Amino acid sequence: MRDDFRHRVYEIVRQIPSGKVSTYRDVAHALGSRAYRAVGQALRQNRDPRVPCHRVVAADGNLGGFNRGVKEKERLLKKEGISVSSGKVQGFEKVAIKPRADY
DNA sequence: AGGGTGACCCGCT
DNA sequence: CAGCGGGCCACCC
Repeated sequence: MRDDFRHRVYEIVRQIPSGKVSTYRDVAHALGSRAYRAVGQALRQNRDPRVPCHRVVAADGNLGGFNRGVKEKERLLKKEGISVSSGKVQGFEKVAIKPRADY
């Protein structure tokens, strides 16, 4: 267990299965925090390929951002069976999950 | 020690 | 439906 906020974010995000997504808000909430923005920063600084940061989107279904470019993020999501149109996840409420705090 | 920044969010016009 | 404003919190000068 890392005390680092960043590491906790990674632990959570790592639990998101392929074909599903989560939001910055939910991840923060799973940590018992409201640091939505800090979550984004943590993911931005992440370099570990094990962390599927592309599966984290904004609360309204908007893609948000991505280090390697939103375009790439969109491609990865589509590759996992998630429909993306006009920079937004279609029917995102159905593929979105609420991650649980890590013990 | 203080202030600015951001892969955000929500409510009100 | 689009835009604006205020709020949130960790991280970096």
